[in-house]
Amino acid sequence: MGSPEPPGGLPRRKRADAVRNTEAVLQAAKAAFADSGVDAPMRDIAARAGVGVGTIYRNYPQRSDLIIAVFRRELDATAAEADRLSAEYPPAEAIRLWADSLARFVATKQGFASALHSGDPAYAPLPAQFLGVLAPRVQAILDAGAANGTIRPDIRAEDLIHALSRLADAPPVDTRPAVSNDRAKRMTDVLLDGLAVTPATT
Amino acid sequence: MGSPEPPGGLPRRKRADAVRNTEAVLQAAKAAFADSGVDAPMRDIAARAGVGVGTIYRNYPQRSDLIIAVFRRELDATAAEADRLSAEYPPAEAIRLWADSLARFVATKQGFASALHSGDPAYAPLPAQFLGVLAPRVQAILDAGAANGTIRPDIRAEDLIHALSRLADAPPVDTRPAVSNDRAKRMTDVLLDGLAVTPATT
DNA sequence: GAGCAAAGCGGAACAGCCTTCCGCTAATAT
DNA sequence: ATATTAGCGGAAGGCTGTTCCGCTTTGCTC
Repeated sequence: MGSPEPPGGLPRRKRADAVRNTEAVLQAAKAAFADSGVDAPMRDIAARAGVGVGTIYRNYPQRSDLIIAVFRRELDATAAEADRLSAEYPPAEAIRLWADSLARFVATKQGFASALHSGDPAYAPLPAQFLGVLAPRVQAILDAGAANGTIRPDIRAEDLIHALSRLADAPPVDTRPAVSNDRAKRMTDVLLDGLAVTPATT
Repeated sequence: MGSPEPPGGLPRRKRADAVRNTEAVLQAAKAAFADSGVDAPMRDIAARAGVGVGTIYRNYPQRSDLIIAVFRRELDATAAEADRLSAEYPPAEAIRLWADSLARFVATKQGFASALHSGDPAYAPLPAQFLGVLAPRVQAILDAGAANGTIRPDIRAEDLIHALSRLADAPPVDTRPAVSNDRAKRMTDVLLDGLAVTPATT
């Protein structure tokens, strides 16, 4: 959808190799961040993508630009997953399945936490984007469930997303992955059980 | 208190300049971390302390060792403050004053958050130390207040410390310092008000 | 298909950082 | 006063982020 040249006239369309490279860089960055955290050496990312470092820096002048681009891309994927699940499953089930997606996203985002908390103002808009992109989708599912009678109606999407994110984030007590993940999953299940029933307090 | 030579016999006492330097390095590191975050260049820290970088690395072979030492030192100071306040003020007041100390500690620790969340296993034991050092002191104040009738008895020190830390930590929505700090302080006050009364739910 | 303008590429080069290493200084013990 | 050695400082080596520019490849035109 959309013409290659928005308003003007004939500024040549983007070079095919440039498009390929942009994609390859994002893939490589994602993999490198997953392996070595957001501090992964630029040379590594460039090598994985099969390009020179100059190519990365032209598309992402600041290192934070690349990090943000990867973050946004996975965020959008998680949002799309919400739409997909919403279309294929009944609301209560969709929420449950989507909670898994979000947990994976948060887990992947592990390395990003240090960037987010780094105080660099470049990352300031990210938390708002996070909620801005996800909340409408999740709210749609919640509304459908409320109309359906399968989800209690007094929970806002923002609050649910916040809660799920905090639960999925590793609690700072036991760092053995198995234990943490288990606890996170257990607590998420409890929360979702609570979401299915009518408000408990009489 | 304590003899300079624990068991053996006569292994010479520690050189006076070494003692001075160790202290100077800790002070300098604290200042440098406050100014530039935990990634402050080693050379800067060494220059501030008036020593060579080699001196730092002998005492703290890993960078994380130095970071942890500074963290521990401020943690101990915060713990000592709890004891001091506990001795000088009635429990309810002591808790309120100490909450300020903790807030300052958490604010200072701002730069440490990225280290704590970095995934480096060197920092894994810190959260447990955090609670281990503070909880007994705070519990003592809570107990005194409970006996006193000025603090409700159904709150555990660990939970209170956790809550206060989370409240003092900047919420990820509005990054203007004035706003965040205000909200943190307001919510802390509310929490402490709630701590003073008897359990609300009948 | 051939020629041309320029978008885009790659990696050498520069600067800055962490960490190691070792000759030397100066504090302690006698 | 002298001997011993703990402890010091900073140069050197290796790794990283970022810039810059000559060269390649692409897309367009005829």
